Amino acid sequence: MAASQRNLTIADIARLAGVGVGTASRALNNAPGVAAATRKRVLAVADQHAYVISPDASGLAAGRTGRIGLVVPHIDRWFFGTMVGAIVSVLRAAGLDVLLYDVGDLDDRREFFEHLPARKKVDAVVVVAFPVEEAERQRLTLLGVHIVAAGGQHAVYPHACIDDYLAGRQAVDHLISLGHRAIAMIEAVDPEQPVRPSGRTAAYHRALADAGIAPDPHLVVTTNWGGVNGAEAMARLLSQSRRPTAVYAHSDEVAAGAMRTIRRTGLRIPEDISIVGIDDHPMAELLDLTTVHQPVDEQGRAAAGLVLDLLRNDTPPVDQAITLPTHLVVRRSTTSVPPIP
Amino acid sequence: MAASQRNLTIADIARLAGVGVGTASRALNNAPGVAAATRKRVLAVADQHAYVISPDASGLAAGRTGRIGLVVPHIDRWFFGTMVGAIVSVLRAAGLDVLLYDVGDLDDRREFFEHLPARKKVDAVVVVAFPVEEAERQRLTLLGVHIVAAGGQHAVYPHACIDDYLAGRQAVDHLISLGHRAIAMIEAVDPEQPVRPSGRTAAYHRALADAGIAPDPHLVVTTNWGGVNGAEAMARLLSQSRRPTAVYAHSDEVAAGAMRTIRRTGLRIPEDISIVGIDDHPMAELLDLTTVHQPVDEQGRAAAGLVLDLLRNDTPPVDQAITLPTHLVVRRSTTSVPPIP
DNA sequence: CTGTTAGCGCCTTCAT
DNA sequence: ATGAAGGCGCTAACAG
Repeated sequence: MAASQRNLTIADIARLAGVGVGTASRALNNAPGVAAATRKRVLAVADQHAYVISPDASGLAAGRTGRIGLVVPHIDRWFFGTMVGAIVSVLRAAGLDVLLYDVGDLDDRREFFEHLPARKKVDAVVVVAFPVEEAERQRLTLLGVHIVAAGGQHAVYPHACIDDYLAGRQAVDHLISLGHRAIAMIEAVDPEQPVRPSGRTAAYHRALADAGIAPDPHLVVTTNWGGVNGAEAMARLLSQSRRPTAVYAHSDEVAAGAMRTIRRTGLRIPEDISIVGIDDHPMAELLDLTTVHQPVDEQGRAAAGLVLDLLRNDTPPVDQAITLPTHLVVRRSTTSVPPIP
Repeated sequence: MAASQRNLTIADIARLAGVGVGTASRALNNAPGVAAATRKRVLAVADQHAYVISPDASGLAAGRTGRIGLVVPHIDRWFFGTMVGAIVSVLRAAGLDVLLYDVGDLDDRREFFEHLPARKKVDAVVVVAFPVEEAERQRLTLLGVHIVAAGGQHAVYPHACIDDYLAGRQAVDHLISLGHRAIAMIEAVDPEQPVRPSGRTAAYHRALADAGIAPDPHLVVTTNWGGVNGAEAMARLLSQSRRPTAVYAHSDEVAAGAMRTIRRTGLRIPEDISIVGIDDHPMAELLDLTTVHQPVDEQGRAAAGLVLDLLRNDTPPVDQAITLPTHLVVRRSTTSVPPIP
């Protein structure tokens, strides 16, 4: 049932249609220079036999692969999955296939950059939502193809992303504008990725400074990404002498975990403690979590668009650096600072 | 910077190493029949020039692609993303590449099965977590490659999945064992997919019947997948005369939405209403939601394993139908039926 | 417009 | 163990 008679080749189709392979090729590829009648005949024979061109052979001869490599960590997380979905959608519509490479953990990542499994397999690659290190960047040049970044700050590549600093400011400034001064931050890092200066962290410090609020190191905790870790981090925060009246979490997942801890401690949200996240994860709506919305789909589509531009013209597109806006979404997890008892 | 001198071919490497193309090929492919010294020399030249075999040319000549097609809806959702991640991980380790096809919405899906973009591009395909219809199954035959299903009931293909009926029973039986009799069900369907009889639904009806509980149509509501829809469905449930003491939701996301509605209504979980979901989504832990755990990673890995088996031996593997066990995870969203006031 | 003919880069007998 | 040659399926450049 699997293997049947040998697959037909373009030569067979040509013969069956009574034309030369060249003409058959042109007809099948919708290339110019074929009489309408001839083309019609060829096409008829082709789909009569359910024949399709072999993309590999075609690509080999034409010098392209018709594939784009997607390098992404943590495909199982909302942010990355959404990004990938958007990119795939645009690329697919353009007739391009997507080769997926997961660099979720350190080993995968090292493996990828060391062996570059995508070599000679793609016409371009998109690094999705993670910062590429200098050494890695050098390896990537070996691919000899265009590279664009989706959802991450990468001065070195054409990219589409948000401004993490601004997003952070929108979150923290919101808390400040509500009168909060004892504002804590749960800083989230990815244990599987190299540490980098985060715009979301910088936003916190500068926002406080701009508001004339003295920084309090005790109000800043760092934890690994994820809800459970957020919960643990919040517990650390609450175990200290000075209790914050508001919490700024680097992401909604982390915020979700923090919310659980807050409630289990017997405190109310937002009456006792306000909390704000970043991302506008679908879960945020269910949790009534105030957050900063970032357009993930748009970032993905924009990045895919860059790929198409790069492939079309060999000249770089005009907008190589696309920064999409974020905005605050106020729900029920934040309120004015409670009166001091 | 992108295009440099022509890429080296295996002929170049052969010449540089002072051997014939045949020998170079064998050496590069780790094929037998090459003197250790010779092989070493070829390999040296190769990586000295950062040369790698062209997979496309190689595949063309050898008659394989080295790629596996993944057909998956909703890559942005936890369940699907996790499944894909697990599959990719196993396949990658086996040196296989993954071509990703998203069939999230009806259009994509029709498009996929109509044009079969994966034709002549893959050695096998994995349909991830969605039921293939008969007509689609017929189209898939045209691919002429092995097909396996990951996470879905498919008698027709080798597959790895859970037993939805049993999972449902574990959830509903749990509620029944706690003394609940007014048990509601929020049935979730995917508006983008054809409706099918669901094991999770069957479980509900039979569990009640087995417990001698009279079915009450008012206690069953159907909604589209997703948290917000779950919230809306719960609202419908609460707007009726007979209020359930427990709710069985088809998935954790739906349950999460329902929980919000319950709380907003002023009712407490689990004191006033117990609720149980299915999946053990990471969010469930943060919500203290009792649920039925299903091993998504394992399903993905098992499915990928089937692919490898199928590719290796052409004889079907022994276990073509792998069913992984699920288990109840009791948290704080369920408790004994409240005393009737 | 159409047929013919080189490759594209590699694998695989077949001799040696 | 190794070299030579044909072919994988298709495109592109060239004559008509």
